[in-house]
Amino acid sequence: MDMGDRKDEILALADQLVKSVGYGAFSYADLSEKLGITKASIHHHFPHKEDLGAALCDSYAERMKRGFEKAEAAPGAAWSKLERHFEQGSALVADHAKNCPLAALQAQVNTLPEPMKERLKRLDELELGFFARILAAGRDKGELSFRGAPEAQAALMLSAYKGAMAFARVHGCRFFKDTMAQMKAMVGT
Amino acid sequence: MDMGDRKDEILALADQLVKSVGYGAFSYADLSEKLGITKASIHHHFPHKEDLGAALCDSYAERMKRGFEKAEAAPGAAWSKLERHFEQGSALVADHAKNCPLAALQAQVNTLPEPMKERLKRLDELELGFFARILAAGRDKGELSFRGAPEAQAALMLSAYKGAMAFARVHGCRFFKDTMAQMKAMVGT
DNA sequence: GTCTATAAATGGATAGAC
DNA sequence: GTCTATCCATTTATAGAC
Repeated sequence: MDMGDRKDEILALADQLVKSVGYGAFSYADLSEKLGITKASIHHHFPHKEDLGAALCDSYAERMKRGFEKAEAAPGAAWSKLERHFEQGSALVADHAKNCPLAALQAQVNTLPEPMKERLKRLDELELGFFARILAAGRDKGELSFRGAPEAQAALMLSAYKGAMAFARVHGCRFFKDTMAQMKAMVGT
Repeated sequence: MDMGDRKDEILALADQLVKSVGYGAFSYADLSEKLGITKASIHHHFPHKEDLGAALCDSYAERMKRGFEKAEAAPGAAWSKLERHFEQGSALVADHAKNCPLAALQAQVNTLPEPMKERLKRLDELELGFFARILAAGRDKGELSFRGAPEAQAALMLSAYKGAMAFARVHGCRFFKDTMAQMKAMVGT
């Protein structure tokens, strides 16, 4: 029943807002109202918005590392691991047309402070590496079929995944499901 | 030596800014400085920012319709038509990490005024329809190979295309070229 | 750690002269 | 069609009391 650190509460809300409207479009006033504390209090925890953004990226990094380690250690077919990843996207779009936070940051990369750009690049690399490893192992076991390097296939599949989410925010969940089904047919399972 | 309509000048600059930072992140002050006229003058042409955004969408619609008609009427293989489309993305990323304007608007859809959301949806449909028709014709002629409905394949390929651009803004042009090469291998040409 | 109060800058927008 | 001048709300941020 612990409400957790204030800092974590702020980060959790910022996470929701990034997924909903992106980094540039939420303010300390938004956080203040929804948390029931003043803007000044939030500045106490994160003096500059950039500090909040960087901390948020760091929290994404930790969460992703844990999630990927767990997924790779677990038993199960390669495709089912990728599918579990894709289900997160499905849930985001279904939840008031939210977006993948990394995709949201990519879209605003030209307005992001430098420390966030660097972090974003590493976050993308984490996700791309995870996919490449799953794909390589899946092809080795004959579970998946694709041409070229696993890294290239990872880039293609993640690009399609994020792109499909972006479309689905405008055109509805159905778009995401149909497009991911088409991707599944492509990878040959 | 005609400087063209002021209105068109404003729209052309707004287009550049949307591709660079998105709709929410540029201001009348940005336009004012770069055009050398005051904010009030811009408000004369577009009273509300929303009017400017909607007019910009309308200009996209016209440009796209003309481009698609021309591409479909022209001779040449299906893949080469798609490839010409993809080259626009390549040029955007190479030009200071610009983004596809439709993708930029998709990313900010939850902050867009309603008239822009509706227009965005129709713009996406224009592009999806174009791709679906090219793909259907290409498969009929045996130039392209894919499973399922042309509409589903169009959604997949455009999702991958837009997603690859978004990644490339962070990771460099190379990412885009490699990912599109992987897509070409996938569609079997 | 949270508050009140406030500052300085910016963003969208309008009135009215030229 | 463009300008000056101005308005009001918002955003980021700080100082200092409790």
